Amino acid sequence: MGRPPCCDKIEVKKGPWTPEEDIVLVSYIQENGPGNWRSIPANTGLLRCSKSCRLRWTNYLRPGIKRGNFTDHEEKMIIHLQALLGNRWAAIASYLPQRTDNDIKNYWNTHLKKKLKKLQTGIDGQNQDGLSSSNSMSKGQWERRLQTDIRTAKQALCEALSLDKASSLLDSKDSTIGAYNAHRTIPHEPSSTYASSTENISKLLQNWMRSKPKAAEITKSDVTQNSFNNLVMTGSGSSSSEGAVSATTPEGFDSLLSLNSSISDVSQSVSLDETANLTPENSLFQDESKPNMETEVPFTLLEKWLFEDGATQGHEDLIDMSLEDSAGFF
DNA sequence: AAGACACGCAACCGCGTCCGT
DNA sequence: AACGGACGCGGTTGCGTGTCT
Repeated sequence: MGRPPCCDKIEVKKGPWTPEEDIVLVSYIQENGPGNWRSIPANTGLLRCSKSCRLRWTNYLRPGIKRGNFTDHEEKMIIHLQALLGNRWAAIASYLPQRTDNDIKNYWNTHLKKKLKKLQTGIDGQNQDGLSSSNSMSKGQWERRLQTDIRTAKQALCEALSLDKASSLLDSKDSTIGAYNAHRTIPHEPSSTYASSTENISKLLQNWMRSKPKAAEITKSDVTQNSFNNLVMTGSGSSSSEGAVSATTPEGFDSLLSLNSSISDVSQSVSLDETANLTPENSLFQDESKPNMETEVPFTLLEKWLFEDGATQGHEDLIDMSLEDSAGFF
């Protein structure tokens, strides 16, 4: 009856992942593709639960993850989407494909919640000071702030649409290398602590690979250094000598991790199709890790659905707000 | 300088749903 | 159809790091 057990829960390692484990996991997924998480611990010798492998991959190792600070636009998108969707982080993350649901959840819990609370208490304080004696006034102010947020988000969405079209033209010429190189020319955003942790891992990997040039030997599987390098080359294509240079160096891994940071800096907005089409490999990974139902929906329809959904699910504040001058939004 | 405290990120846990047998 | 494991998701926690006293 049913499937065999997921993994032997005896001797399952917990806690932070080591660079060695990361390499083993990445190499295996590069060779076998994501999914079938149950088989990973058995086939790689990793003493990790399949859940842990999936989590590590989707939240940290998967290509296309943007590291670093959230932009104002992303922040507004999250606030907007959270108001409409609630704490459905996976759904929200599907609109910010370069961010993981875990990242968004953390950002909400650590930053945005406080920010909104502060904003709310600030308004309340003003009420107490008599600056706004009636609830309707405070609500009006609150609404106005939200309207501004939504208007900004709407504007960014429109920009994203136009960018998307532009990038489609670009992609049509060279759907992989061209788009990749075009994005690569844009300088990175200032590194944050989050990004620096990625760099630290990269450095760790670098040191590790120097001390243990034959990474494959430490694993029980047939994981090879070449396979790791091939993964690093993802997006550059096997014929790209430039990619090959970076791939043979540990910096290549860094570029893998930071690749999408560059990409997102260009678009500054959600452009799902663009992201999904960056490379066939990335597309594969995106398909695997996130439901792509939303990615196939044009944003105009998306927004319509969002507001209709919000209206039917009783986000009253937002509805009131959007009703006030929703015509102006769209 | 050092201890206390606050913060933020990565990872774990538990639950609901999906799906294979 | 029923059972039970895999998977995905949201909530929570642990720990490293930065800041304050």
